[in-house]
Amino acid sequence: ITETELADMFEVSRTPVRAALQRLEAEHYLSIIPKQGCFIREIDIETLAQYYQVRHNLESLSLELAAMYMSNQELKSIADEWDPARQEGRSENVDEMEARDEAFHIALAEGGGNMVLANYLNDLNRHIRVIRRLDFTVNQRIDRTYDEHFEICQQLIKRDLPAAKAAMRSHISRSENFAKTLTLTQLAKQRRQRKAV
Amino acid sequence: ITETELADMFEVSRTPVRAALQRLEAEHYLSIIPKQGCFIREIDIETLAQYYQVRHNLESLSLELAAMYMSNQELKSIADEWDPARQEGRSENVDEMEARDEAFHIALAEGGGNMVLANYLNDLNRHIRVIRRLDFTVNQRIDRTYDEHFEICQQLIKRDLPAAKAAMRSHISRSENFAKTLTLTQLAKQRRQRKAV
DNA sequence: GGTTGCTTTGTTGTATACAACGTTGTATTT
DNA sequence: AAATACAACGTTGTATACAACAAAGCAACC
Repeated sequence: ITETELADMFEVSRTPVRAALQRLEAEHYLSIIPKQGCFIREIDIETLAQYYQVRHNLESLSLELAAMYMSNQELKSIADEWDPARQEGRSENVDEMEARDEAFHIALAEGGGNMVLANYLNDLNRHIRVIRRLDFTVNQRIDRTYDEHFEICQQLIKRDLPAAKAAMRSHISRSENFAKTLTLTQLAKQRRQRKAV
Repeated sequence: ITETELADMFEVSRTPVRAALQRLEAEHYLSIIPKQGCFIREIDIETLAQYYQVRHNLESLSLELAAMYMSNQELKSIADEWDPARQEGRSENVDEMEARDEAFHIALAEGGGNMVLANYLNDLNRHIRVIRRLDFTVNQRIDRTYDEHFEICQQLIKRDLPAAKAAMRSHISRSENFAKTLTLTQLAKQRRQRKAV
C-alpha cells in the first residue's frame, strides 16, 4: 500500500493520507518503514491469544468495578437488551451484532467508572475485531451471545462476583476458541489456494 | 502551543511538527481541536488513580506468566541487579533510576512471553511516568525500590505466586500513594503561586 | 559464472503556499 | 447601554513541488 495510491483512490492529496496512515501506525495497525513503504500488520494466532489473555484480565477488573459501582437499575437496563425471552428487536445482522457486543462490554467498563480501563478495553477490542466478527457468522453463536450476556448481567445484579467472572471467562473463552478454529481453517484454505496457483 | 511556534523553535517546517503532534494526540498526551489549536492534556489525580488500578491488574497477570515461564537463571539475573547488598553500580540519578525501574517491570512482562501485555504496560508506564519520577526525588524511596524489587524476584524464584503478587501490590501502592501526596502538595503550591500573581 | 558498482525507479520525508474556519474585537444599530 | 453584525486575525487543514533515500535491475569486471 502506498500513499499516492490511496491519495488517488480517495481523490485527495497525500497529506491527509499520511496523517491517517500515521495514526494507524500509532495504533499498531500497520508499520511504516522509513523511505520504503507501509505495510499492513496482520494479526497472527499467537498474538491473538495474547490479546485474549489480557482481555480476560481486564474484563475481570471491569466486572469487579461494575459490581461495586453500578446500580441495579443500570444493570437491568443492560440485561433487558440481551434478554433471550425478548425476541423482538433482535439483531441478526453481523455488523450490528458486533457493534452491540462491543457496546455491552464497554458499557460495563464505563459503568465501573474507570475510563482508563474502558479506553484500554476499547483499544483491545478494535484489534481483535477482525477476528471477533467471525463469531457472529454462525447463527447459533448469536443465540449463545444473548444467553451469556444475560447471564453475566444476572449474576452482577445478584452481586455474585465470582459467578459473574466465571460466566464472563467462559463467554470470552468460547468466542476465542471459536474464532481460533475458524481462523485456522481459513488459513488452511488460503494455503491450499496459494498452492493451487 | 501552536505548530508554527514549535516549527520555528526546532527550525523545521510545520509538516514534521504536525506529524509529531498527531502522534502525541493518538497517545492521548494532547488534544488537537480542529481549526483552533492543540493543548496539552494534563493528568488529574482521579485519572492517575485509574491508571494505577489498571496497572495493579496488568502487573498481576505479568507475574503469573513470569512465574510460569521464566527460568531461575533469568529471574536471578534480574534479582542481582536489585540486590540491596550489592552497593556498587547503584544509580542515584533520578533519570537513570526511573529508566531502570521501568525496565524491571517490562522485563518481567516480556519474560512471561506476552508481548501484547508488555506493550500495554509500556504504554501505561509512559502515561504515569511524569508522576512516577517524583518517587525517586527522595533518596529513601530509592533504597526501598531496591528492597521491593529484590523481594519480588525472590518470591518468583521460590514460585510463590501469592507472595510475589502481594509484594508487587504493596510496591506499586507505596509509590502510588507517595506520588499522590506529592502531587497534591505540588498542586497546592502552584495554586498558591497563581494566587500571588 | 559470480560479484561488485552504478543507474534507475519508486517510496517516504520535508518545505512552502494557500484554503477553510473559528475566535475575537470593533463598530454600528436599536 | 446593550446587542448584533462584520471584519480582521490566528489557527489548523490541504495541495503540491522537491529532496532524501532504499531497493531492484543491469552492466561491466574479475
